[in-house]
Amino acid sequence: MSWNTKKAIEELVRGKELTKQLRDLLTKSLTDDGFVNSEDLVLKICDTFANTLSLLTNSNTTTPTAVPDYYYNDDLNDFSQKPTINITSDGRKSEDSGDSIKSPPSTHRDRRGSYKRRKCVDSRKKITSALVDDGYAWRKYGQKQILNANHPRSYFRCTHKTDQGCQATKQVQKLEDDPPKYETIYYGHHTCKNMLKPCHFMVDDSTYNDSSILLSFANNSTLTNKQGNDNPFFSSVKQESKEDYKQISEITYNGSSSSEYLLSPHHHQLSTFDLSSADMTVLSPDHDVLSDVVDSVDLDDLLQF
DNA sequence: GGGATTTGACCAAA
DNA sequence: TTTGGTCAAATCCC
Repeated sequence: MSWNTKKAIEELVRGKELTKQLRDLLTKSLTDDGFVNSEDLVLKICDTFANTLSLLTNSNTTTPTAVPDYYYNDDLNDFSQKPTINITSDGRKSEDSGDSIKSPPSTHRDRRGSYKRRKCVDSRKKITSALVDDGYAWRKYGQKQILNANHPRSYFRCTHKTDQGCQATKQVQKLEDDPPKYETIYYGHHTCKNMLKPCHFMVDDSTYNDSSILLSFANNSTLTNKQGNDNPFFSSVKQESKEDYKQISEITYNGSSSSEYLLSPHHHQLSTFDLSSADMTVLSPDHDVLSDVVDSVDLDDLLQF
């Protein structure tokens, strides 16, 4: 068993425990403290699954030092004090190591990092007819004319790469002029606090009410609402036919196609993201809450699970 | 002045 | 050797 596989298992175990804690939180009467804790737990859970995906997609990496210890530290309460993340999807030397904070003068070109070409890593491809704001702050770090391409490819990284060590990147390339067609490929996962955006609806004071939101991973693990009852809405919406959903975009996830579905306007209670290996279902009987979700959550954010 | 963008150079995979 | 991905100085913009 490779080192990454072992660590992936550790991450999954940790995610399981955190999910249990979140479940317990949601089944209790929430206090103000409860909101803070649940938000923290959601952040940890998102982080855990993102880490696991990174580890599994780099299972051939055998360099233990590629992942800092804090990833496996139970005390993750203060994300602002995390050191910059050195986990890399392509094995490239991190630019955020301590000695690279002060950039060497241009005359010391031998001290530049090694720029390994991206191999098979966690990626999601989107084809859109326009450049759309995906809700994250990106910083352009390069542009390149690609062979047999009519337009240059632009390279973006998360704005929070330096301050939070977020390793998410994306490439945008215009494929056609008329009609305009853009291909966006996302690499890695956001570990910055921006990733709270899609999850925030679950714990936000203004939207959290008795109508709990259910998260369903795969088929048989569901959360109950905070009264401890199985939500009858869940069973009812599970019977909705796929024809009621509006497919909003075609996504390629690590090379295999999967579809995302949103409910048609008269069924705002359900949003299902059907991935290749597991279903993630976000449920809410609260129309307004999920409307906010649909409006504010970028699909790619949810794919981070 | 600080953050974002541009662009040529650098580097390694193919 | 070619090509794609990234770096980092120069430049732009608010």
